[in-house]
Amino acid sequence: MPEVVAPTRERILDAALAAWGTRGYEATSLDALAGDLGIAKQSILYWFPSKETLLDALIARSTQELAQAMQTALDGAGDGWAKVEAVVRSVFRLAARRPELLGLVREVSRLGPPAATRMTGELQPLVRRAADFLESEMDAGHMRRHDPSLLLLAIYSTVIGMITEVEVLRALGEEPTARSLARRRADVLELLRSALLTG
Amino acid sequence: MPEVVAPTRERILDAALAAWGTRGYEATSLDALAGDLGIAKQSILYWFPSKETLLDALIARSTQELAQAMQTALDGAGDGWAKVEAVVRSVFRLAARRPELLGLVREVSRLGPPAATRMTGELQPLVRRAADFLESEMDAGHMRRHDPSLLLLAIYSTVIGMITEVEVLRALGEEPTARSLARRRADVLELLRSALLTG
DNA sequence: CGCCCTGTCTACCATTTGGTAGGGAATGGA
DNA sequence: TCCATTCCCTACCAAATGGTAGACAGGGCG
Repeated sequence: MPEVVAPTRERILDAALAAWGTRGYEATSLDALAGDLGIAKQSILYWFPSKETLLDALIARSTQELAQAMQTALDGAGDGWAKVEAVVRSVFRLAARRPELLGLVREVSRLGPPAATRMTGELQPLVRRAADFLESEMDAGHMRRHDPSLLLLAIYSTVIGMITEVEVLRALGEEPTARSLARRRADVLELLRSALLTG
Repeated sequence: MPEVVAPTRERILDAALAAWGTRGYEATSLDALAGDLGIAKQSILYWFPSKETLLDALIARSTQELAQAMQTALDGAGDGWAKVEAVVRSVFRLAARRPELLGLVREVSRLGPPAATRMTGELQPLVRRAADFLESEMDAGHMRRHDPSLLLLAIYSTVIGMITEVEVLRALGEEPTARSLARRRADVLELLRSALLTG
């Protein structure tokens, strides 16, 4: 079994994800990134001509990873509430495996255009599909009627918040551990369940 | 009636709120702030010895404004669900009047310590009170049982998200207008209602 | 060997950043 | 009138930032 070392390009993306997903984009310089990696800044600029290019590439890779996880969950067995639960669970699983990824989503949405536009653009099909699904469930009378878009925004906000709002969590006396993440997931699911399901 | 011009110090705080609440803290330099105000950067540094000092002062002022609005709502008439609704409405009212204020809250919580600690610290009593209230409602059987802290985090995330997630909103085909804000408020309330209330 | 291509580095650079030093106009009180 | 205080300014500065230019090492290949 060959000892495979992650190639430089991937390592740079990993470091950028870790740094930007937590400290933030503007707050982390290319020099700092290079320092983390133990390479020269120029090596970063060799693979990615500019900081923004690196961000673009990172968004592309991360979005794909996120989309794939949700897609798999959406495709999988189950319908109605089971499907919602599967998707939420897949996001939390991703958050457990790669905590910075959801942080990056939050960060990019904050950065605004053009970065945010790129991200939302790539997730558009998925969003569309989710909205259609919710609407059909409402039509079938399985879920309470809501504006599908606003409902999606609410779900998105809650899930992202429960995962990434570290400081607020701390202010509430809850340490953001792996164990706590599981509790938060359970709580989100319970909340969504009572909010969405009829009867 | 005397023509009262806002004193420089307040104008600086206003400009900082507008800029940092939307573009972000690191993304907005003191020079940019001074440019917006049509004054020299040194005038800013005269009133606030450093950028961080300005942030502190802004957090103090904004937190107070937010706390006061919520406090009034909490003190006001009503109990049970009416109280929750009153608080949420007060936050949305604030968001309508000063859109950047909630943006700043989001931004500060992202910045992490020490700024975030300062903000959460000042809101601590309010949070405590809200948690106690929720718990007593649960004890009385008026609301579904949840971990009060996690429930608060969920409510916080949803409300902040519905107000400040401009880019996600756009991705969902919803333009962030005043009219839309009212719809979002109605939706949040409806969601919370079905999520929280028993029976 | 000699050549080229890939990948990393050192050496710079222009601009921007937060911040210092200090000048000068206005005001008001002695 | 003189002085002190308040407030805003121009003139700088050291450090950090994103980015350019180009040298150099190594390997594959004719």
